[in-house]
Amino acid sequence: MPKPEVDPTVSLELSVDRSSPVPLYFQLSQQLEAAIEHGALTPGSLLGNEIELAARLGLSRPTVRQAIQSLVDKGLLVRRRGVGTQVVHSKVKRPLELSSLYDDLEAAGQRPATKVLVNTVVPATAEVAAALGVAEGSDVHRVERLRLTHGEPMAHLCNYLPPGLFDLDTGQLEATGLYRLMRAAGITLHSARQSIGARAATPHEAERLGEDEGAPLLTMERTTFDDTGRAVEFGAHTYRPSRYSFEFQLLVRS
Amino acid sequence: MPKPEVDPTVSLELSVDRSSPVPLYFQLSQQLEAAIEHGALTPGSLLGNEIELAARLGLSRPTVRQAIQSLVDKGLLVRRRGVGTQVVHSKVKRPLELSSLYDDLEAAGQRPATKVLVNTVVPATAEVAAALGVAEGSDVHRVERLRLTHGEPMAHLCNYLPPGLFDLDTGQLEATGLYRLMRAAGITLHSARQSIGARAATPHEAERLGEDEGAPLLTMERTTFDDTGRAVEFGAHTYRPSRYSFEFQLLVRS
DNA sequence: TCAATGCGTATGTCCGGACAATCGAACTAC
DNA sequence: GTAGTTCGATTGTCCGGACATACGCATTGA
Repeated sequence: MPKPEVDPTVSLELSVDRSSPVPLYFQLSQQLEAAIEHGALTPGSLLGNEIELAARLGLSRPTVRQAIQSLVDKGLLVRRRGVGTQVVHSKVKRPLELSSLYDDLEAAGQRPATKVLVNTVVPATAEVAAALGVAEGSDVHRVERLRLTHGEPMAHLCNYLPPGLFDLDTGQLEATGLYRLMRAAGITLHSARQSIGARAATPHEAERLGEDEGAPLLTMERTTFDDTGRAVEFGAHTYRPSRYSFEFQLLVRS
Repeated sequence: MPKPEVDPTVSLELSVDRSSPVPLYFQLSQQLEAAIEHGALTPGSLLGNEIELAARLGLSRPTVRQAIQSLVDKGLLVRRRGVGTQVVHSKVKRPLELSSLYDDLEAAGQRPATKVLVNTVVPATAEVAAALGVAEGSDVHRVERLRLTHGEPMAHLCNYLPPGLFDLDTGQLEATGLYRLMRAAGITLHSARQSIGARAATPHEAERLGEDEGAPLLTMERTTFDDTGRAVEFGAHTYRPSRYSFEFQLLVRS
């Protein structure tokens, strides 16, 4: 019977460029990640001990450890005391990034289209004010968009943004995603609080998305924060469940 | 006008116990986290430079850095070169753990009840076999449960487990959650691949959950892996959206 | 008055070493 | 043959130092 085999240590071509401004540990972690992605490092294979690896690359052990640790954090590797470091068996894709719908679709080769329905400034409702941390009734941007794939509506996106962050050009909003615009404006996204639920479509929503009244819709509310902790966006989205679902990888924090 | 203020450096009482088997960096990170949670470290306040902090605690700088880094990874702190380390403004709760429904509910003070509907061994369907990485038609455990809060059904949980992992006692399944049983059996959970969607309830599902036929349901499919990469569980769950939604915090990986 | 420059400060990266804790397997004793 | 023990291998933790890099602010110059 095929007993649970432990793949042998794999040695592959690794090298670092000390003249590069890219940190050495980062060069190494990228090469290792590429090797895993590419299949040179097969699931279950041992990585060889850190000390020898460091010696082979002309690096110190802390540097090698930093590279390996970053991949452990990503869920690609597992370390075991007394055993070694091995590649995780499962087909881990990505451990859930804060991704935009636009990027998701583009990565899936869907070439999404966007139609801006509303792009105005409105007084903040109590809910929006609480989410963005501004005074109730103060001005906030309101953007409503319809996201389409293959000419069919897929999601309705309603977003609120605090004023003065950057200018919301309708043309740019139709050409790319909101997150990409924010990043381009020098905003570094940090974290987001999300809530995913479901409910029946109202007549208005049904018509907007091309569904029947009462049809199930997937809903998502999200408040996004930048690296200073400011709320930079609050969104209430509805998705057609026949055309979209949330997929992601979770990691147990150890 | 109140310009964006930078809170002054806060110094607080920190100490480490060198005789404890708990790693020093972990002692420090826990104390810092407690101080943030407790409010002793207010959002925006600076943490003081690492070198002085290390000297004050009698630790080396790498150890202090390791403690701080773990909190940065959790999203509680932000480091800035030339500036310092400061507490994040936003009310970050927790960055999305791989949590069980049972634990979620218990944490919310709901005192969940579970009714085991099915607990048998069945041949694996193609879908289940693919998810668990076993041969199609081979034996797998099948557990169907109804989760109730306040006497009302809230979710229907259908799970498949590879054989021989641990024994599935119906009584224990009703007393606690599946994840807790797995952990108790010495299985260390590592990651999970999840998909969240929505659909209309079939007549059978509707009756089971006390909803109307065609009512929207929140669906979740999840394959969980242990630290060796083995799939240890595959589940297909349906939730009543009026009683449950998925809430979590995301972090941008930098 | 305003922009460019320089400096101090803090984190980012990297080194080389030391000892402890843990796992697995070979070995030994019963 | 089986159970307990020892031992090598490997990661975990920690130290002390060194230099690079980027940010904010004060100074300087136009």
